[in-house]
Amino acid sequence: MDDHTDQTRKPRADAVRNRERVLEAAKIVFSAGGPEASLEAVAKRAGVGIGTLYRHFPTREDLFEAVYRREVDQLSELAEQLKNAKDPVDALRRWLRSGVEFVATKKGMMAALALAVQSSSELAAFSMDRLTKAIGSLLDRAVVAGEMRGDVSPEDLLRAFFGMCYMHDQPGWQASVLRLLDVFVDGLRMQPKPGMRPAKRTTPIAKRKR
Amino acid sequence: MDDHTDQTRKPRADAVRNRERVLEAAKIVFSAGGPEASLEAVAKRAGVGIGTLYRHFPTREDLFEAVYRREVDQLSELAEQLKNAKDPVDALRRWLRSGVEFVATKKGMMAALALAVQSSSELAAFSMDRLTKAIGSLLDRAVVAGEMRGDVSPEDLLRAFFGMCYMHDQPGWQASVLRLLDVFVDGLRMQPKPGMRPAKRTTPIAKRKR
Amino acid sequence: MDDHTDQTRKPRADAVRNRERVLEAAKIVFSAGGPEASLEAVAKRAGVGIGTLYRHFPTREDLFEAVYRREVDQLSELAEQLKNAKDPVDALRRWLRSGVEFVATKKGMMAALALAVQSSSELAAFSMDRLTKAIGSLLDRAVVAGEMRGDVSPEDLLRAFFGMCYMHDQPGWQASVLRLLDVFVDGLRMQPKPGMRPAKRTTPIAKRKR
Amino acid sequence: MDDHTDQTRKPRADAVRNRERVLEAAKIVFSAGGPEASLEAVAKRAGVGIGTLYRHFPTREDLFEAVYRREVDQLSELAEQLKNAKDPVDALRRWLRSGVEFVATKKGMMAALALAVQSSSELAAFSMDRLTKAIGSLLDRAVVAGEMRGDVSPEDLLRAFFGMCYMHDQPGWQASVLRLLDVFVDGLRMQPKPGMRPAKRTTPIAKRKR
DNA sequence: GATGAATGAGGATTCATTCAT
DNA sequence: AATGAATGAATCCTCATTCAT
Repeated sequence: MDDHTDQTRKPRADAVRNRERVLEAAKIVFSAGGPEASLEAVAKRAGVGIGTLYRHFPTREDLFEAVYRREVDQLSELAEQLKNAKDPVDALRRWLRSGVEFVATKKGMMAALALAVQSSSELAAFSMDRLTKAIGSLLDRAVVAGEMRGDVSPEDLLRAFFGMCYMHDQPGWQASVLRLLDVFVDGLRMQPKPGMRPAKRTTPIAKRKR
Repeated sequence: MDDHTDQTRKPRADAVRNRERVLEAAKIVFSAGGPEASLEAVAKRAGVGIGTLYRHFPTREDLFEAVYRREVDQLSELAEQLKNAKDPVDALRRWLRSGVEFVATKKGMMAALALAVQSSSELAAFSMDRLTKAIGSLLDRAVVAGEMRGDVSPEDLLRAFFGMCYMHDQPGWQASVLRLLDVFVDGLRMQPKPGMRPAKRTTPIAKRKR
Repeated sequence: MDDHTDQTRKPRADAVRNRERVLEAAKIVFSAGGPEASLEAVAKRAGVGIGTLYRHFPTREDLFEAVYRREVDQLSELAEQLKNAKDPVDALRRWLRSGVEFVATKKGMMAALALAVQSSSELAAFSMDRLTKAIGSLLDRAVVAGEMRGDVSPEDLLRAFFGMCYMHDQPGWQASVLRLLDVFVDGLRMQPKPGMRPAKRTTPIAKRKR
Repeated sequence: MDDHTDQTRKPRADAVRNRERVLEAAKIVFSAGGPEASLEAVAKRAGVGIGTLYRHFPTREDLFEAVYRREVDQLSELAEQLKNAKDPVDALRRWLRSGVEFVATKKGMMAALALAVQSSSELAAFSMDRLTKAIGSLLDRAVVAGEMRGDVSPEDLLRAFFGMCYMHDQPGWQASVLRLLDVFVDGLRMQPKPGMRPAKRTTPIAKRKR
């Protein structure tokens, strides 16, 4: 009504900087202290006042989500790069393995991600969507090529992956997870098995949704 | 010392009852609110004073552990009953499936358990030991029978199982986990696969320990 | 009304023993933790139930007083023994020095005593009375013999003594207090001093009370 | 760093006011209830939220120390003013008497101070240092002038003073302490006494330290 | 916009005291 | 008489959140 005729003014330089600082600090603090960590601690580490933190992220969820998205982004981009690999099964395997490494370098962030997935459905929706698309394209290629059973959705796959990584605190978890992923990918490979119902695609690719 | 001939007096009836009540309440409250839930809430639900709760379980960990053990016990006993099944692979599959159901009825308890496993090493040691033995005997039978690859330890298996179940909040998780377990058990089955290193037992059963 | 025709039955043997135990424990616990120490801790150290403690000493004051009296008793008896010494000034000096040693071996009890003196007037009355009489007889002899100024009451003297001992925690307190007592006794000795009002007895011995 | 040129922003007016209020309230509450008094009570009397109290004084010790220092400061300044008096013995006597009045107006604070001196060594160090210097300069002048014995350190003197004041609750304590101080200062005065070792300075002033 | 002070609800924990066994 | 379980009031302390500057 006054002089704010346009919705989005050019944001002040320090505002942008502060936002960035808070995000960076939040990642570290959440990683160390879990998603219940004190927001005051985040502000302190970011070198801004608590009020500033609240201005940028009015709720804890808001902050959490912002941090979360960055992590998800990186995992998604990983998939993009593998999309063009020759062997689709191998591409999938490599994505999963890279994911393990990713988690290994992020440590505590994993718990935060996992909890986030559980709690905020909006947040879960976004991330699941993003990651689902990423992994889905890898998975589909393998299924279409007849190399993998089709009754496992990208969501399933993500769940399995996150789950296995969840125990990342115990010594030797990384080797363990790599072993487990091997087993899992083996299980996914299309093959005749004596005494087992043929792994027919129960949910046709075309019908899968969201 | 004269009149204290026995170390442990017969515990008072109400004490026993209260202890039981608190445990029951704790299971429910922790299931709903996670492991950070208010102890006051536990006491209230148990219908005892907060002081009584503290008398029986001086620290949150003590209470937690007590609740936890019961859950682990039930899972272990499940394995005992399956030990004598004919088909070892099937027995394992059934234990895993029963486990899913078990988790399904416990809801939030899972998160609590998972967190507990991460933090308290003593607790983790106990439960891992207990469950490892339970699942290990099932696993070994299958490996010895030549039906499963031997490079996956009981610990790995537990990790995978817990991990998959960890995402138990999302809609449809149960079906998803059952699918994933199928895939997983398939991956475990001994079979020749084209282009894959034969799944030789890398760690002989006899050598596996702890 | 029934078979309790006499007021004081012979107390049960274990009751006596327990009472004694509690007193002993209380002395230790109060010494260490001050007069606010937990009664439960006292009971535990005494090896009796908290209920037993309460039966013998219904209030904290009751227990405190009982402990306190024993200490006071010992200090009083010390004075008795010095009553017959030749040199009255020396006798007083020796009582004070012995008192220092007494405090030195009791450590934290001193704080308890001091606090007790401040708070409970009944308790203070008893102990002041007892100690006042003890030290008073020593003091009076010196005054009557014309060796000490008469304007300092036994109460004053006690106050000074307790006060000086109060700082018993600091390193070297004992030597310090002995020095101070020397100075004090010197100040008490009757002597002409230039520029000072002659130390006439302001409160005649006969008139002093309580 | 650009806009944070000065380390310490001008403190907010209300913050200063609140801090002051809390200190004032603490002095009163500690005086009445001793050093264990409820912090909540302090906050209530100060008319601020408990959180505010904690912001200014994160621990009970912090608050205690702040209150404590003010008291010590006043006593020290008292000594400063007496430094230039003609008669050094009289100056000392006057400081001690003023000290009594000071304590008289503070009531229970004394107990708090005394307890504080015992416990926190840092606090004790500061106050002892401050007061020792104050009283030491008075004492030294008298010793140098040959009017007082030199074997009593400022620390001793403080101990005696505090100690005597410690019993400040009993009726008539003030008159009593004044009498005792008289006796004490008399004892300190250099004079030949029959049958006593001459009060030679055992620890030369120059050698005394800390 | 940034800051950090103020607030108070919430939850942990301890003990004095009572009472059932 | 002795015991120790039960109780809850009292207090500590931490944050999330709001607001004055």
